Amino acid sequence: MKDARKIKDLLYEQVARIGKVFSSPKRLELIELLCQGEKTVETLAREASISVKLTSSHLRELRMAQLVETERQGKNILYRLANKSVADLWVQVHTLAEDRLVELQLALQKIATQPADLIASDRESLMKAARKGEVVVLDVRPSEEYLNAHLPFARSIPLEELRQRLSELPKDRSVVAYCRGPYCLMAADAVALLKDEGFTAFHLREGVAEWAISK
Amino acid sequence: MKDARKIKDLLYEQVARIGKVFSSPKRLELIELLCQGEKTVETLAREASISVKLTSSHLRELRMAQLVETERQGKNILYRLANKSVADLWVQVHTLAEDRLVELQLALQKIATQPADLIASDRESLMKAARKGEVVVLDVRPSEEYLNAHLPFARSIPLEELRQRLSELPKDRSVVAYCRGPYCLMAADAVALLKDEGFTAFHLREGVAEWAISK
DNA sequence: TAATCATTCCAGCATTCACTAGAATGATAA
DNA sequence: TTATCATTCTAGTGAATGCTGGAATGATTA
Repeated sequence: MKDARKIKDLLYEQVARIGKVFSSPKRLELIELLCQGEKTVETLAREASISVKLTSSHLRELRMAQLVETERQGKNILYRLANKSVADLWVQVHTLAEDRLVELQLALQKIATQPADLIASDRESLMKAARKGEVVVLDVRPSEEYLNAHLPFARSIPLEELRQRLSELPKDRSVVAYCRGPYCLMAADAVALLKDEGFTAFHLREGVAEWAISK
Repeated sequence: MKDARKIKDLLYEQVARIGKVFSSPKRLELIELLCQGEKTVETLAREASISVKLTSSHLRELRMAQLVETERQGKNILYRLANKSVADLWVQVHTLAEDRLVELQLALQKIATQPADLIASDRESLMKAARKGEVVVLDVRPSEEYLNAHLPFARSIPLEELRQRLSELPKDRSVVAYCRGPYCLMAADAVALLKDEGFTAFHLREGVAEWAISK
């Protein structure tokens, strides 16, 4: 009967390999970035604000847990999530964290300059309004990420170009901005800028990965 | 703009607290046990084959991540999952692990004595057959766990009592046994015993937590 | 060929982790 | 009071982890 113990230990140990990947803040950040589409090591390093070497070693962990795939493209190596369920798991983990951890809730409140900027994400009605053109859904991520996937009816204006392209947006309707997800600051910045310029703007906390989760 | 980095780091750090809980094999085992219902520290220690003190310290981690709740009941302290989504997360993590990790797939094959014993879990048709009484769904977990929650139409005969209570089961119909989940060995043992005794028996890999996930 | 992108190996450092053991503490029930 | 259940503190061990730096290696492109 000692055998049973050994087998069980082996099984849980394997599952823990997946848990370990999700136990490091930097790896979580890399996962969220990869949720936006495939990226090179350099890009990931820059966007996560860490060295290429450290990025490489975190990506190694992800590879060893079979959560990412790689593809060489010329001089670069592209990383992408191995599976949609990896993105789903990321969303489920951070959602549970937001549900349980008061510290996280408090930290999140610091992002939205004004809580009133946040839009209560009633998907049905938001999409209905977007379809009718009553609101403009604005994707402020880099355009490659928009091209990889975006919310229905969304228009792309990367945050960096927003100030120059304000004329593309209407002042008589609401603008709902979103970015990579609740931990990305781009949408909040966009909303602040838009409101400064006299637009009616709201902040949608969810990104593409969160939106894709079937509820 | 350094502020943005600090806030981001803080956010991912909080989410990583949840990931850390899922990064230890023993804690995963405790979570699975708690998926079966509330239990005392002693029970958990016994069923996970670890010391009470070590169990206590793992439970402390779970408490600090707000994933469990406690309640004093006389001399004992009962632990239970704080939320259904904790059980859901456990299921999703081990499902992803089974999907991605070949080593885990191989280890799982050792459990079912014969792969043919495994029942392809087409829920619809299994439940239809169970409703009609064409098959007997058998819960071989301890009876407290059955009382806490069980599959529809399931009958309870704890593995320990199975040998003495064989006469309660029909020989002209199939018996489908299940236990705590894919990492629990009780259902496999039950099926082996039943087949030895001339019953037609199958092994359902899923437990209550897996069954409860909406697909 | 040289330059770029990425990984790997080495070493080192500080920190954390899982686990064990002994002893003390607290809360409860009989 | 005594016994039981559970946690906590201290202390220790061995292992792993996150990160940094330097140097070498490979694959690719120009």
